[in-house]
Amino acid sequence: MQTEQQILSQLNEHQKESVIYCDGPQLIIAGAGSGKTRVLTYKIAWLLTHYNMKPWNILALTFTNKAAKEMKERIAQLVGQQRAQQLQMGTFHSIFAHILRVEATAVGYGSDFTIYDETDSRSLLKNIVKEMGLDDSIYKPANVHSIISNAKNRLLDVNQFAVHYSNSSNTNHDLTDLPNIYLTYQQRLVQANAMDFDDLLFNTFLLLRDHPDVRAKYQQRYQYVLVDEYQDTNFAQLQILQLLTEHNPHVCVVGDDYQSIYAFRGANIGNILNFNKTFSNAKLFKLEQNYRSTQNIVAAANSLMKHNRQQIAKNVFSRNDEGDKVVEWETISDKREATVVCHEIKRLMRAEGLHYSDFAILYRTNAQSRTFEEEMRKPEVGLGSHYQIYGGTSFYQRKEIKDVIAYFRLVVNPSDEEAFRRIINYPTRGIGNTTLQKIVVTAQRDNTSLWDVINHPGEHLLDVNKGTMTKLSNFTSLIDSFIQRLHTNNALQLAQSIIEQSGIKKDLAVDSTPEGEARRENIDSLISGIADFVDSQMEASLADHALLTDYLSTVSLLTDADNTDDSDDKIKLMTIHAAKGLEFNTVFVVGLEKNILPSIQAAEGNQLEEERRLLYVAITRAEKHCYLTWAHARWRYGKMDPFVEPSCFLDDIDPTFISKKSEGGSAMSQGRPWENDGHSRPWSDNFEIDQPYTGFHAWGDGYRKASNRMQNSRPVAGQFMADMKPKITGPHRREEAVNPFSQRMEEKLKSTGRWSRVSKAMANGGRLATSDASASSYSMANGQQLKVGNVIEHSRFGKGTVTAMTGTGENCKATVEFEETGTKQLLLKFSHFTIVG
DNA sequence: CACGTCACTGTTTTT
DNA sequence: CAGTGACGTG
Repeated sequence: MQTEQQILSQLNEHQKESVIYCDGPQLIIAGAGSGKTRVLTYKIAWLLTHYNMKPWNILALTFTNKAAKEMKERIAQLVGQQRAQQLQMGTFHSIFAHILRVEATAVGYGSDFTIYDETDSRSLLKNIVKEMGLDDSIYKPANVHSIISNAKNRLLDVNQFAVHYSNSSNTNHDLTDLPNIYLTYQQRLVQANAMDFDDLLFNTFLLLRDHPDVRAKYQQRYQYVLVDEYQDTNFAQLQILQLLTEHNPHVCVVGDDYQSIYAFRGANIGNILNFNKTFSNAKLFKLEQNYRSTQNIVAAANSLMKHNRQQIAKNVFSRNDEGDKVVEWETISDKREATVVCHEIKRLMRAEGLHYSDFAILYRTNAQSRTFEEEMRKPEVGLGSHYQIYGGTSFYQRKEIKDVIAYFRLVVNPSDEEAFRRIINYPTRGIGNTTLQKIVVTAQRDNTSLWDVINHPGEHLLDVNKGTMTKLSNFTSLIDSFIQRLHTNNALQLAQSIIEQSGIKKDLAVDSTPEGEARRENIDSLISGIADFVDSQMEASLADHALLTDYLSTVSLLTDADNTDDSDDKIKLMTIHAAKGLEFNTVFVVGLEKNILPSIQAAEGNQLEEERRLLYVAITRAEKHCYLTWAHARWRYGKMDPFVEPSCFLDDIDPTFISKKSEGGSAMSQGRPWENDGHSRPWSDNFEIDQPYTGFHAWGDGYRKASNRMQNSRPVAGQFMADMKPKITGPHRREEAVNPFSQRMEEKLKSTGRWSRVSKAMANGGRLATSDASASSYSMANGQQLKVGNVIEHSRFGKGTVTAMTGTGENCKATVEFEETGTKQLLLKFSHFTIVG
């Protein structure tokens, strides 16, 4: 807990002004590394302490769950756990989903609506296109969805879209049926009691616009509204923000137009550029001092941005050391690029005593991670257990996980069409495509859900033979038996029953391949995740309130990024998008090539400017060292492209701040190196080679074979880290070393057998054994040795003294008086704590 | 209806 | 290359 004066003393003048000003709409332009998160968290602390606001009256909207979680933790350090916990803080999507569950009937939904993810939306669209007799190679589901998504982000309903679409001069006339598809898509969503991501915004807008009583309620609740990453908001989000604050001047938005990298998803940079017009009497604040990076890095990044037209004038500067120049490194091939990067990492570790976690490799597309993964896993490189890939195939995208979740979805919301389709014949139960089509046709004729048809086949005159009918009725009674238990069993019990009784467990058990093993472990990880969810719900509310419904509504909006932990000492590999908000001692931005960065899709105009901002974000993640690498030859789409050109952005950066390196030295500039005879080692004088020279057939047969070998030995599930903690960002990185939260998190990781199991299985995709020396586990059984009088440190409630113990075994409960948060009952089976006295 | 084989196609970023 | 869909066979 800190006093007002302590809070203010940790801020510079501009930060302080931004924190203290609470008299009206406020836009804070916060340059990279300028302490944006610090200002937001301190401002919220200020509202709580100086103005005595109730935490539940403060709404703070972020772009990612991760950012919300991190901010909550940092606020907790300032004002205590309890108040931080009660803040209304989360992503637009999660906060609005929550509101919509409460107000569901007002927008024509049931409160157990499913949230369709991208895959569900595309799959539904694909079905619709087929049903309408259209060609899905013209109406590509992904493309159609992005058009509909854009329309929804601009709050165009079907009718408005149709008008808009027919009037639009640049209409692609091949796609005249788009309005019809949108119409059907929307009808089917409603029929399935499902919303897609965009509906969460659209329906919230409609709810607030059309229901004055509801609007008044939330206007009253949210007395101060703060928005992070404002440059990434879209039209719909702005409209909602305006509705929520129409009578309320207490709006604070923070952003950086330089870091707007989500226009492709509808983000409107105009929101930040026009803030002062949208909100009258708005006041502008600028944070321009970068505390993160060296002067050279900041200057290089600034010089790049001079080439963008659309921007708010600003002068980002650093008073840190001048530092090294940004290194531009030209390599012969993508494989060599990976080699160079790994070498450089090892060299810097030796030279400067850096840790693995000081490094990040950032790329434009997820596919680029592969070359680096393969390089690091070579025995002679020896980095196989020291890296961690973010993103890629998310845990929740894995087939086996989606299958299980589909069961959950159907049980919670039987109308869910996509879930139904996914599991009606998984595990195989003899209900094939023919039967499914009959069900679909019947459902459409009778204007009802697929579930309703098989649940009441007689009423709907479903025409299938007797054997099939038996199979269907077995399926419905199975699902029904789960539905019966929905409100009596907790999420964990029900989930386990579903996995067993559905036959999923058995189906996976017979698979003795390593892939099957990995799938089983993924399922175990999911179960562990549910156990942990139940645990946190029980601790938080002490009610029997951890139902499958609750789990599902949380999990639908989770992404793998929300569960990744940076506290491990690992080299981080991720897309530039995923790196936003993070910082690293040393950053390698790789693949700086034409058609990669900038992407082939974004060759000109606004899109090119966005790509340039993307590079800006990447460079400004670096504190001390920044490398920009590119390769002359790249293996892509199963083919070698030997004529790669460097990115045009490399020429945009002022050469004063760059030092150029090239693998081939002068040989490179004299001609294409692959035109050499293949027996020289043109790059050898630049650094030592620690692998056998393979010559230029590197992109001939040998290359391909090597690549296949790697492919076969790759972990099936890829890499995924469970429940990890975001890195604390902010100007003063040093505070991280003593950040109590990091320590607490580590304790948490070590304190439960469950955690190490989860993180290990997920991190390794079930197969790849990494070095995991730290996991000294403290199992829950030990927790039962707890005695009255013990002092414990709880992962959420802090320090407290045990005053009573009840129950035995599974049901062993402790009554604990926490210093900060009062008396709680802990079910030991589920609690995370360590005994400290 | 299940399963295996084969050809095709598409690859940006993500709440 | 990898994931998907079409098609043929058991």
